[in-house]
Amino acid sequence: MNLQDLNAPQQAAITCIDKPCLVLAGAGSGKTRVITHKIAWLIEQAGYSPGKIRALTFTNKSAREMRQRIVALLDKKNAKGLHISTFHSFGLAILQQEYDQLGLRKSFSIMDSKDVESCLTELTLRTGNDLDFVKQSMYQISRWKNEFITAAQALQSADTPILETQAKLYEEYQQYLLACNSLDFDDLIMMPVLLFRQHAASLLKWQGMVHYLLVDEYQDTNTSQYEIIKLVCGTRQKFTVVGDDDQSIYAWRGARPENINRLQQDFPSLEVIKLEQNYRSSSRILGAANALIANNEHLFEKNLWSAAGPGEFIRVFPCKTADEESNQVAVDILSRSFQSRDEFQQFAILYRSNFQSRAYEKALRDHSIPYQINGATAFFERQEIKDIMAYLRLVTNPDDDRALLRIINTPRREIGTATIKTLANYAKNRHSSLAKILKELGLQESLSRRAWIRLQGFADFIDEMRIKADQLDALNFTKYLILELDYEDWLRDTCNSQKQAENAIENIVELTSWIGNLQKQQEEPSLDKLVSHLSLMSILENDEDKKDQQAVQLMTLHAAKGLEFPHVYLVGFEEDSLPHHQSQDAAGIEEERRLAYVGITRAGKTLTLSYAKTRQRFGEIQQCEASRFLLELPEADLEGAEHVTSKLSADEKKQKGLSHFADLQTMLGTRDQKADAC
DNA sequence: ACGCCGCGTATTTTT
DNA sequence: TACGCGGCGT
Repeated sequence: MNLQDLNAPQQAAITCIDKPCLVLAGAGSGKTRVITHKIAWLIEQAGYSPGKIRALTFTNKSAREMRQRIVALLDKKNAKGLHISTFHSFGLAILQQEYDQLGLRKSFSIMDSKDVESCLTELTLRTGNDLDFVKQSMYQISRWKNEFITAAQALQSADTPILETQAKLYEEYQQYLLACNSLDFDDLIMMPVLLFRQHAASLLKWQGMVHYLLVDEYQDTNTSQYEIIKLVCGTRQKFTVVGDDDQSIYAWRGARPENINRLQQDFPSLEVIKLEQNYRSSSRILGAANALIANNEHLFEKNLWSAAGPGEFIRVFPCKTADEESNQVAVDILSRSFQSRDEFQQFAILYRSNFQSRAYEKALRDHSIPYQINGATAFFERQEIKDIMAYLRLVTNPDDDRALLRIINTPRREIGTATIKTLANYAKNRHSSLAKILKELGLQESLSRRAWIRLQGFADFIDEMRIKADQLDALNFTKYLILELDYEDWLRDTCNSQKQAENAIENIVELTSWIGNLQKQQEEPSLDKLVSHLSLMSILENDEDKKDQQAVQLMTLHAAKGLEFPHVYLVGFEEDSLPHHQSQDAAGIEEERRLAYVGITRAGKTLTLSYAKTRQRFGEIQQCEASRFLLELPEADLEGAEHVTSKLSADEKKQKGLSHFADLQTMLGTRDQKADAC
């Protein structure tokens, strides 16, 4: 490995290993390169054993990509034992070893957001449950967990009646989770912190296992994640974090970009290195991005520059209707791909929210352009996948009531709501989970003969599956389970169309093949560990078959972070979409601006912004206007937006750009300050 | 216990 | 527009 093809700050970041290191990496400045080379450097030059290095990312995709790039740099055997995982998998790995310290039992389940929602709905059932309140509470509880605030602390600091109710719900919810031997996603981060604070021996053990820590997308860490980093690094202080506050787009889920500043306070010897040369975009695109983001407050001043030429103009497609917009984009992709002879996968269509993909799917299909959607209906939200996962969860974790309730009557066993209610009441009186009391005589007494017999059928089935699960490996067990359930036939019977049934069966096959893959990869492939691991994966995004195809990439702006494409179409560049109508306060607008910044900086050669003046929403036609962010881009670099920008004088433009802000005064204030600083 | 029909609400962004 | 849930009828 040599460092010659890296620039000076990149080299400095890689070779800085004696001090804690913060790398402020602007968009396209080669941050993944720095991390991968640094890992190689640690192993080959600094003598670190790969097994003692831990790199943390936020998504499975970036973890996988990082691994691939490191393997390409190193000898295969040198990369063996290297730990590259998401924060959540790291938390899971810790908890799978230390669960008993936290009152959990082996084979705990991981609940997804849907499970959490149904849990909370159930817990608030008595108090006249209002769906909106449940959603709010779910969000609030998640926030507390991200901020490392326990239920007791939440209750103590609650200063409104609503917060108090929510804090009580939080407490009830935690008890319920414990009873079900389950954790939610946020627990996977929070519980390890709790553990490390309470059990010094566990902390020492994990500090001994992680001698060097690297964190990607550091600006996205929340308080709990920051605590994990701080605790694991302990006194050794051997770590590198890489981030960019201008690309912080996860404040809504608790990300604290201020963690960048906190690092300097908590680790005074911190070495701060800035990467400011962009290798991705034409200078016109980069200039537009810089102009846009200059409207935000910054934690650190950066001066991102590109040595590339100006390149093409940034094009704007103003369209009359949404149909026209998607059509024009499709036609343009077609003609560009012919002209430039760039492959379809070099084109990306980026949008604010998932539902916007539909119009583009249709338009691309109409023009026979292959496409791939990243993050379509999540694999694990599909009914058939949830069903099988629920069986696997219940087999490995008898306390998992959510799983039992899901599959007790799927496929049909003629066990109805009345029976289930009796069962739930009985379990409640016995202080037990549902599955454990299925065979108790006391329960028999309160049920009809028919209901009891059906229930026993279910109980016997689960018992039998538990025995089989011990005898077979995970893959063969899953196959056996699906066969015994007659699940495929059931899908054919219950699906509305044959097409749907086939699709569902395909998904089931996909799931089993993933269990097979995972089984081969894992060192200790027990069923319960595979099931937990699987819950954290998003299978569609790892689909290899589709990767090879020459396909236009469709994804949300959030999903696009960390990626780059020669040709980017940023569509739906409209008020209420970007910025989203639910992010209208000052902080919200800044985050939306960063989102636009992320979108723009994905582009290498060409960037196209499009918007529609009318759009159907919920069946009704609505008027739309171009995004305020369009007015923040340098007019000289735009093409096609004349009727938006040139009709207005400079003053009017400024007015128009600002009129959206709720608090004009504040905004003008910050602008003036900025002008003074320059 | 189950299926059908009709009404009402949904659209941020993710592990 | 589309899907999900609740109510009602069998």
